Amino acid sequence: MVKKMEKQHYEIEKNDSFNLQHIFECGQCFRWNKETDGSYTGVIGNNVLNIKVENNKIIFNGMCEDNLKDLVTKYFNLNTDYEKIKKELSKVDEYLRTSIEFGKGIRILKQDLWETLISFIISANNNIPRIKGIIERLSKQYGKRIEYNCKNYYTFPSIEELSKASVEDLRKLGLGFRDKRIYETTKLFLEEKYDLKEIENIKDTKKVREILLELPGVGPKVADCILLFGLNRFDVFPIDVWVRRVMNELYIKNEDETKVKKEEIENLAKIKYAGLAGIAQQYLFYWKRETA
DNA sequence: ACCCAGGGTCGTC
DNA sequence: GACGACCCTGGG
Repeated sequence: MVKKMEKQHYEIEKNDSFNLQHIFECGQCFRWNKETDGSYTGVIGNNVLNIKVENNKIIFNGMCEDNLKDLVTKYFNLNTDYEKIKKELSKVDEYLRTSIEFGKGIRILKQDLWETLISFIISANNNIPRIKGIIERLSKQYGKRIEYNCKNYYTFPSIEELSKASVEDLRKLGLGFRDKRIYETTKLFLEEKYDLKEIENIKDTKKVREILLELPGVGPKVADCILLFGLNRFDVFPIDVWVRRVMNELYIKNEDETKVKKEEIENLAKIKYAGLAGIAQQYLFYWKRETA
């Protein structure tokens, strides 16, 4: 068990830029599960949270080590004005207006850098249900247990905790060919060849990206996801099969989407969405995937 | 049963 | 710079 834990409660007013399904099922996170009552339960750091929307309230309950208000304010970026962002992005074109209308309650989370790094290495050539399963098994095996409402939850394993896993252990948990990548990257951080705090403190997004790309299992797409979801660099534009598809269909119209150059999509995103490209990406990704 | 694709990366040419 | 291989699993 972790240090002193207590039940906490916090509420805020409901608003149009906060929808649990939009936030948790737009592909940015893998540790939230929908309950039968429509609420979501998940783990943030050493805290277990349940979140529900009732009447005019967004209600946070949890077994927490950190102050719940501070925790959710940071994690959900509650001080970021999404009404303003959506208004800005709506000016771009009809397509973006449609995707924003579809996923108007999306917010980009500020997730833990280590968890985001490992989770998105796992995401390579993988599908979301399986990614969630792998992370769940990793946490159960190597994370810390937290009991909440008579159920067990497990924190995402720290560097030290994850370093206990051998390549074979990871393979047994279903990591597939990503086993070695996770093992090697974990070792680099354990041996302090890289430092999370140091990376967090680098202002220049390009510089951070270069460092991330040195890590086993981190290519351009994974690096951009880490920059967006772990470091909230909203100007990066992760390009996966779905985003490639939607950008090709909307703007480029190449007969074979796989032939479209990444650079062309990147430039297009930069021109059209500028500093909000990453947020635009989430609206487009969620819209395309859910209506496919 | 079989095939395909999935929030790609890596090694090789 | 392009191309195939790669673990595994849910859905067609």
